[in-house]
Amino acid sequence: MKGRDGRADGAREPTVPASNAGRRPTMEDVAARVGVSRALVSVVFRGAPGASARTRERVLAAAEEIGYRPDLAARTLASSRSRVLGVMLTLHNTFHADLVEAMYAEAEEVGYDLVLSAHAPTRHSEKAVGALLGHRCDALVLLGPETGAHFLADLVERVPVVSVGRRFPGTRVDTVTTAEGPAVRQALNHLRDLGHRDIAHLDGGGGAGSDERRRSYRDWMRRVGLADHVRVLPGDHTEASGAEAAHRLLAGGRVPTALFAGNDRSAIGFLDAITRAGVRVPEDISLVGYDDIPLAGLAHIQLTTVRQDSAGLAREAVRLAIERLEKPSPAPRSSVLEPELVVRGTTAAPRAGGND
Amino acid sequence: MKGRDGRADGAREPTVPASNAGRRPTMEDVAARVGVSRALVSVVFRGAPGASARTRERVLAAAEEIGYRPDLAARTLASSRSRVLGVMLTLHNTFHADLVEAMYAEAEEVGYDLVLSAHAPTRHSEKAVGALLGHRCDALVLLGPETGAHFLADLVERVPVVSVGRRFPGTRVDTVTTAEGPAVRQALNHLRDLGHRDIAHLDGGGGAGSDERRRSYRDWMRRVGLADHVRVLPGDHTEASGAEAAHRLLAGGRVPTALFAGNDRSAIGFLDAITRAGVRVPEDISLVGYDDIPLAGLAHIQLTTVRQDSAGLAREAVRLAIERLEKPSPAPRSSVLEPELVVRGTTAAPRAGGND
DNA sequence: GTGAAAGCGCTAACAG
DNA sequence: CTGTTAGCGCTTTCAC
Repeated sequence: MKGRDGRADGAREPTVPASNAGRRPTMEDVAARVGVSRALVSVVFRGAPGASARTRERVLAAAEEIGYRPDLAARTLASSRSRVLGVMLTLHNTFHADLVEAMYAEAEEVGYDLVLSAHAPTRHSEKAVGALLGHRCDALVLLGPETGAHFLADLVERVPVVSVGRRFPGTRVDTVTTAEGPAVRQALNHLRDLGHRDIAHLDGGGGAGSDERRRSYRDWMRRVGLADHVRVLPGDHTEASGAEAAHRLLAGGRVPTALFAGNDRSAIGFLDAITRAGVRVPEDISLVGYDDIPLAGLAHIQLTTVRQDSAGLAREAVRLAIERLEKPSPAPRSSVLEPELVVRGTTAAPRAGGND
Repeated sequence: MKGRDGRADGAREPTVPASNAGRRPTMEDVAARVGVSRALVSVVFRGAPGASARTRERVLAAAEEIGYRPDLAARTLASSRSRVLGVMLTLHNTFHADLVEAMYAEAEEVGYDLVLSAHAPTRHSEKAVGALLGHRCDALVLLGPETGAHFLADLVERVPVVSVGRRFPGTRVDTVTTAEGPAVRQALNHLRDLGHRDIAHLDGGGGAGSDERRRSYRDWMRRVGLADHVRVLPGDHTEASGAEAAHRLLAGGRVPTALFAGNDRSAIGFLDAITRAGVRVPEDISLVGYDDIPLAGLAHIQLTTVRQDSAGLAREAVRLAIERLEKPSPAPRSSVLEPELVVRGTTAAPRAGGND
């Protein structure tokens, strides 16, 4: 009575009668149990009008009892709309984790489900997107996509696409981004207010938003008369690149009094490496990140950073996707959210004798 | 000619003839293009025998041209098997990210696809699992599930379930874990070999593997005659709990010469907090983590840790799931993988005058 | 509120 | 290798 499921010990599993074991309950089963038609059950589960409150209750209760869940595959096949949003993300990016969590809440509110597909070094975006397409998602939300504009331009002909964090001018891709210009300016103004002039930028390479951040940095430096202090250190959006930049900076001799990093991951890599090399932050060098990932707020990291409104980005991404589904508009839309500088412990007045 | 899709500018989109815009290509379309039957196309896409190599090529080529992908919903509905594995993970856990990446590769090899569903503070495991069920996954792989054994016992009656990192004795859930006992002993032996006696353990709370690690720590301490040094600091598997533990330790006055943390996240939180408080690692205190997450190997974190074989865990998880699908065996199986101590920079001989 | 009927895109089994 | 025939579980439409 241990290997196979004993009929006798039914006390523990009211939801799965042994007789049904193996077969997934269908709408038919629910209908039979309540004594109504299958069509009515369908109405109830779609939330469509045409069933009394009492019927709804009874149907839902019966479904619960026998452990029925609507079969997405069947529903999708029949309705041509799956009510599923496909999300492509980078698993190692905890900012994406924040975004997705918020999107779950947002999507649920409008009756949508999310399916996640990861982009990774061993799994190209094309493959991740392909999987989403196979699942017949109604629309795609791509987080910081690093695909070519060409690929996206083709993709968006087949399914609504919204890109978070990266713009694709010239395509019909909807985008939701943080206002990069203001974000960068807030960070740099903060440093200048503290007295910094020798401010370097740790580049984000091919990462989402990098181009805009780099450009905004250069513009700002020129505008405030610090053109000769412009220094862009090569990097990308990983911790390793931050640590490497610290090394190179130390080896090169000329250390700026402040560094504006392309994102929090690289900032944290930099912070760690430079600290262990004996350079104090913020006493010897100030550091500003970008994103405000969970790690940044840790009691003793306390990274000053530009916070992206992840909840807002998530909300807008879902909203844009759904809206385009409901009433397709020809022109691409974009939603831009305001950033917020979060001043914590990695920024302070420049050290005496900085390279001014 | 900019809003709606101009028929004329077809040069850029050979894959999506304007005439078909909006409609997703079907098997029928592919068949018609090649001049074969729909059934043959099906054979080709299932990799079933019955089509010549040349036909396969032509079919695949035609599919590529018109941008055809098999519709998972339809396939699932028709075949009762979806060839999709559902994976529940915690998005903020980068160890899970490693696991999932490896699982993608593993699953692809055996012709399976993965669908991801996240467990998060605002999204209970039950909901995450429910979504997976709705997608009709053939089997479920749960990463470090924190669900009740009761829930899982019910779940496994409906679908094959494999749990990674946590055992569920008494249920039919298959499990794949790291050999916790040996792992803990390797870490502690290393510390003892360095000369440590005052070794504390930062607990993992409700996290996967915590019970075994705590127990193994206690056992080992007793066995080597350090019973009176046993100290378990409360915590969980987050960075914040590590930082908090550092605070309490400092406030408490009696700082051990070494700390064995429940996982890397808490170890890194601890490392950061204690370092900034002026305590040097490893000169003043040695630190060992658990998992070997990507951050641990960062040039300047260099956390000594017990490496879990993420690729191996992933491989076994997929293998167990698939095997149970092919030939259901009544008894639950479990696969235990060997850990590997990775000695990096956070461990050294104890400071002079440690609380011996 | 009900029941019947058609069909979503595919698989599976079979006779040719 | 081809073509046919049934469904898979649901939505949708329509008359009742």
